[in-house]
Amino acid sequence: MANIQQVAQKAGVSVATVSRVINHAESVAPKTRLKVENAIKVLNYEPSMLGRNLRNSESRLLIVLIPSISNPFYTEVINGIQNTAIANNYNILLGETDSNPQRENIYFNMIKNKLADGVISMDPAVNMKKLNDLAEKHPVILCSEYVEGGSIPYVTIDNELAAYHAVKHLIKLGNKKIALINSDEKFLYARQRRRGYERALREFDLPIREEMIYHTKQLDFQDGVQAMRMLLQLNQKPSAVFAVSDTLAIGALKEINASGLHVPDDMAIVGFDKISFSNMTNPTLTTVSQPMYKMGCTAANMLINRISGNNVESILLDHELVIRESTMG
Amino acid sequence: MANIQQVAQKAGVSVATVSRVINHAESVAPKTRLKVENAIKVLNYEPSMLGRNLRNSESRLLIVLIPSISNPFYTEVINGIQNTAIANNYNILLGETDSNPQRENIYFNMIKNKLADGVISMDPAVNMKKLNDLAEKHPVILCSEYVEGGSIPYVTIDNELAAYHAVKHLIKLGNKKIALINSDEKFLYARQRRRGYERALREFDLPIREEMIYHTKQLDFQDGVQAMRMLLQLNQKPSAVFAVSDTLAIGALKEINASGLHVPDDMAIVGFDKISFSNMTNPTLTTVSQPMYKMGCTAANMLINRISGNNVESILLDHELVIRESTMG
DNA sequence: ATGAAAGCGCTAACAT
DNA sequence: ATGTTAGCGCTTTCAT
Repeated sequence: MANIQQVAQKAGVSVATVSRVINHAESVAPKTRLKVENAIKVLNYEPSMLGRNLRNSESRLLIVLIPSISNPFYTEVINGIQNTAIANNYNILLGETDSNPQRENIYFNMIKNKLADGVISMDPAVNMKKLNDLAEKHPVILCSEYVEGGSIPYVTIDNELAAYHAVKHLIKLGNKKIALINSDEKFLYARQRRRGYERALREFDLPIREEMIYHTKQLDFQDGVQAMRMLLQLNQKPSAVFAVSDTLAIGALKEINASGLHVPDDMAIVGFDKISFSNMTNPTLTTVSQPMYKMGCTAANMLINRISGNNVESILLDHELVIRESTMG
Repeated sequence: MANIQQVAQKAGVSVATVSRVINHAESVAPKTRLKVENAIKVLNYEPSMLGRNLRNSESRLLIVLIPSISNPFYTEVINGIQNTAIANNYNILLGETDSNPQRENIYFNMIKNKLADGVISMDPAVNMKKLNDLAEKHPVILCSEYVEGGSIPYVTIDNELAAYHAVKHLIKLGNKKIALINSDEKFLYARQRRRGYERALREFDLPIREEMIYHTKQLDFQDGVQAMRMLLQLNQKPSAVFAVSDTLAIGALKEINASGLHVPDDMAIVGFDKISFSNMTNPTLTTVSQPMYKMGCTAANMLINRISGNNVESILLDHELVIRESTMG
């Protein structure tokens, strides 16, 4: 692999001139430029990012922290991040943490090491103390999951309002006993969605009953199956379920079907995220749509702005309740 | 951010000694080491990967090329790659090409630029000419999709045999008219799976009929829906379907359900990949299981071996037919 | 318009 | 055991 020296030699110019040509500087005589471009072609030269980055102390690499690549919610957001990044001449490094602190450290170090220019964290289980420390010296953006009153800019939706809308929809349908399949309430979004759930119940004078609220460990299908299995064993069975993730809702749906009950007649169900699979279930799933792609674009733009030294403000995006068969009796 | 110079100065030693300490060289006196470690802590020093990589001309970054992150098949493979990479002190850069040649170029250039040490391609639509050129000078491994008789090492399964097993299973169940939902046959795996399909039919003296074979543009759910819609309009409807991807099969299943037919009584169905969704459908999906995780680990190991200068052989992994409700009449 | 040279942060060969 | 120094490939300031 040729380097800039060899190109310079072959073209009969200095390395500075070659550098000017590859960086499209104006002040190069057309004839010189031609000579250089020729040498580049002949030698099949590609500038080394390593040398360039070291010199410029930037890598044009963005790290995206996610707990698991297997959740379709993240993949859609990532699409948005990726497209925006590429449009701005950045690339992304996907950091899957599995909520494992050691993995997390690897990626944090890449930032400190100047191997990446900034980070977008979508990991609800991220170590916030470390992330805050990092954010003191490096560009950091939170996406979807965030910290109330923290100093790191975020982009997210109004989780409480979204949950409120979902549950209100179920109430309007005549449901009095509505279960909540929530994830671990150590996560902010889980606490917020629960608040929205309770607010809707309270507004319509419905009782809030602890046994109607099930907490899952994770967001896998299997967790939804498990949750529904418990809820179906209740003396006072719910007539509707709100799950804080489509994956959970789909697992719940599976279990309801397996138990011989019918959705939505015996049990209505609402999910959250509008992952593409939510339209493939039988019946199709009513769900709260997050603007995943847009969220990704927004996060990437915020980060790139931050890297460029600008100040950025946190942003709340709109959600939308998508009514489908699982609540159409 | 402190650099190695400042650490050396603070510790009262040379930069070489600091370098030795951070690289765990043996030949450092315990007392000196302590001084250096102290200085590192005080200055909050992190070695710059940029400097180190430039010097060593390696990045310890592996590029993984996939057409789309949204297909769960890839995410499982990636998990395997990622874990193996990290265990060997590498990181992965996920390159989503959207089968777009320009995107592809970005990642190829990163290799040429020494910003990444090697590439695993899982993109069936990859530009093989370019990839071959790259492979002359850089470590490249093909995963899942490959080239017959090419010079690039690959890891995959026996697609023809797998398809043969799937279709034979449907025949044994008594099906005489079996449709094939295939993807574009410009892809090798599509041609191979078709061959397996035909081989099974021929073996049992069943006719191969063109109208029973539908080709989709992509592998999305919606493509499966579309395919099934066409097949259900046939004069001679099939009594079973083999789809070359679970996503297609799930779309097909959706359409069958929507049309009022019953799976598996009216129509049996077999998918391919065993993505996690395939167990959440109603009925659950019979499918050919690829060892996705293992395939990822294998690919990563092959690539790392290649980077280390070793020769590697191509590998065929085993598949398995997972029989579930969609073929249990 | 072009060139010479310094220097980004690090490692390793060589010297002591 | 430790220090000195060249150099990885590039960009950019300062001369000319």
